Amino acid sequence: MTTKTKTRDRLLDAAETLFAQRGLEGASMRSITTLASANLAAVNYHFGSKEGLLRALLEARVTPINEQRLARLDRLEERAELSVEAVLEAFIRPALDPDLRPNDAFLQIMTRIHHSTDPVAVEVIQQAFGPVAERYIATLHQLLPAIPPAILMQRMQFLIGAMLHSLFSKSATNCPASSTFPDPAALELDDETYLREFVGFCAAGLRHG
Amino acid sequence: MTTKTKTRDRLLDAAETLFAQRGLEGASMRSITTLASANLAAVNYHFGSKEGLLRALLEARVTPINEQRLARLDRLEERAELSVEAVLEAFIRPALDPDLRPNDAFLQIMTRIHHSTDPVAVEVIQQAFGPVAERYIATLHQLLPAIPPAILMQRMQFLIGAMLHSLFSKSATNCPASSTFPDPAALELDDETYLREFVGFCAAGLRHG
DNA sequence: ACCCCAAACAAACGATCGTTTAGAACTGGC
DNA sequence: GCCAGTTCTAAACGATCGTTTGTTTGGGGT
Repeated sequence: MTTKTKTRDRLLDAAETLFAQRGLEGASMRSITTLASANLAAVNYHFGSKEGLLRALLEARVTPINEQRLARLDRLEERAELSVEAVLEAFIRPALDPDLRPNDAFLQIMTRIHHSTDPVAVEVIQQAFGPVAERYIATLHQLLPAIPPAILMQRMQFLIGAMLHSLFSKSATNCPASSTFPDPAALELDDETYLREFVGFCAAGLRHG
Repeated sequence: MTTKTKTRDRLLDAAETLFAQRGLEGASMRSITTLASANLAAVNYHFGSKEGLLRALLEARVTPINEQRLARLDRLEERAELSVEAVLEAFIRPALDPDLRPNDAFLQIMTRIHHSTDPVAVEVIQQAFGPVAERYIATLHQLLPAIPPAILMQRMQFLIGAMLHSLFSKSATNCPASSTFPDPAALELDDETYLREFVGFCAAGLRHG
């Protein structure tokens, strides 16, 4: 028999795949449990409800990424190596770490969650990203003291949007985001090139003017 | 009786509101027709299906915006007033035009559509934005000849993401996007300030390095 | 051997979904 | 006034949704 994984973990993996593929409401319990080779009632048993499944999935995937974001920022501050570029790299690199990102389906979920109005999504994201965003904004505010807080906030919105959309486009092949461009294949840059571009774009945008 | 609008238009307005509020699958035919004070079968009569309703809504709202985007770019080229900033303004301003944007619910739909995998959404967006994106990329390529096409493409992804996310956050109040920040109220900038910030951020990001 | 409890199962629940149907109400043209 | 054609309506259709129920399985602990 192949390495027998727990049903709970198989359900999380299946949910990750299908939530990304068909959306939170488009992925039915039956499709998820079937893909996980589990019984229909398994989700309700392990997670209480479909909402509980989403909650557990977000928690399991987001927490390690945000922990590393804070850890990297801590390390930068300890070594006094703070710069806009270094801070941006500390923010984006955990999202590209293959150890923290089992498959890139989760990046699609993250993007959609950020643009949903589902109360569960709002609560989970707020809880998970609130402290991280606060830390990073405070640090960037120190690095860019000439920029008024309200303006910096607005530029952070641009940064978050650029990150979400580009990560989404990197992972999703057949989507409107990538199909608006004549040659999507031209976007197949490796992770390091992508990271350098993202840091350069946002650093220039953050401190312009 | 109040200014009697056609059922067809009331259905489009109701769909716009509810698609933005609850998502494409979360907004049911019954909720849409009820809000529009129409019969349940009215959508199928006027648009054939729920998919036809979405298609008609996107067409009705996107077409004028993209037409003005192209018209503004034409005018810039005629007057030989091309610059990165001017091109970016021509791209973003139609999305803020109150005449073209009856209510900002549509901006939320646009963002979600861009990050969905619904075949209908992919097709419609591709059809509507393809030519516009091609024109703008070609123009920006002329203005920034030193930047390799693949890099420019990647930076355009950042730009599109920044636009979608910031417009979404401007229009949506209770969403994860705006709640990740400690003080969302600080983001209440007027349209002109917002436009200047967007143009400045993306122009600096596009030509950095 | 026994018991026990977490785990997995088949089956059914009520609710809601998008769509279809057949007929009523209304419209302008003659 | 009357008739075509458009528009609206009430009612029902089958399908699928998330959840619940009651039961059976499987493996440690005593």
